[in-house]
Amino acid sequence: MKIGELGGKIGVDVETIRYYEREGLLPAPARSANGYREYGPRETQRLAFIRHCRALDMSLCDIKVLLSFVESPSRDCAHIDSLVDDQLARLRARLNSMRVLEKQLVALRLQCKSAKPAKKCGILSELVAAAHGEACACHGGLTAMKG
Amino acid sequence: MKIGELGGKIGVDVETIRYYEREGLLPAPARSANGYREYGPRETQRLAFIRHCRALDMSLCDIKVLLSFVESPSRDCAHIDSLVDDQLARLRARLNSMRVLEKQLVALRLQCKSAKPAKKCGILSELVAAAHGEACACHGGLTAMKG
DNA sequence: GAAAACCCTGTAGCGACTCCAAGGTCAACC
DNA sequence: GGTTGACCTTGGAGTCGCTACAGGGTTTTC
Repeated sequence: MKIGELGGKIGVDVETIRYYEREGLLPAPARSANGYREYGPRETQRLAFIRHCRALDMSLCDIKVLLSFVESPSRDCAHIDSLVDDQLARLRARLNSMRVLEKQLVALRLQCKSAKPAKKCGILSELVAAAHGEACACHGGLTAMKG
Repeated sequence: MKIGELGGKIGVDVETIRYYEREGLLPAPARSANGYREYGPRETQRLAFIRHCRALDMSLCDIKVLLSFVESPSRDCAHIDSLVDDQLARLRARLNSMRVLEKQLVALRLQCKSAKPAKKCGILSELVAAAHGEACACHGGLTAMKG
């Protein structure tokens, strides 16, 4: 199988496959006489594994660790568990801060309802006021006071 | 005010301040006789504005646009509104995909409860099975079947 | 036999920093 | 007056996970 066929099969750009090889996630494959990369089912499976992990937003570094466990299945898996735990913790932390951010942006957005000159734009004045150190709709205080 | 003092005041790394200058978000400041950058209240305020926008996760590119509106306050602010709208839309899209991801990771995590050899680790076997194209706990099907 | 589609290597770009090297300047202390 | 240490300067490289070339070779298709 040539690289394009592999890419089509798994749904990965050929550039990405070559990138994974450079980064050591995929071993250097056999080459046919013309120098083209040749892939078999083993590589296909490994690439699918990588993509599945990426779909779970794991870092290439973490995926390397997981691949090393696939290769030595007798090692204790506690590290795998904590790797998933860590990722879940990171994800949840980001989720929380993004939820806060959403509220802040909504509050900011409510400051301007129609097109007007920028000097009268509630959004812009909010942002400028915040830069002056005042309380702002997005980062606290002002909505309550205004309400 | 020297760069370190400005950084301490606003809570920004000096490298970041110099980076903003290179990127054109902060104008090149005056220099004292020894070549050190000299900052006054105007620059302080502008930096605070930038950081407030960054705290709302706006891109430097969007912040540049906002700064241009601060400088010409008679321009129509519709662009500002749509900029905030777009950002809110992007944020919400990311939030949704992260919520899905969280569920997937939780499902995956439940596959392994205790340390054991990697070949018996439910997480790893899930990931490998998914690479084989089977249904997986994280990406659908398996939990229902296993339940 | 010519064009299109594929393959190769190597390098540069993205965004928003962050870190480092190699050097200049300044205030304080012995 | 010398030295330490904290600050400042410039320039360049590294982060992450790709993505997009440029400039060439090969294979397939019409």
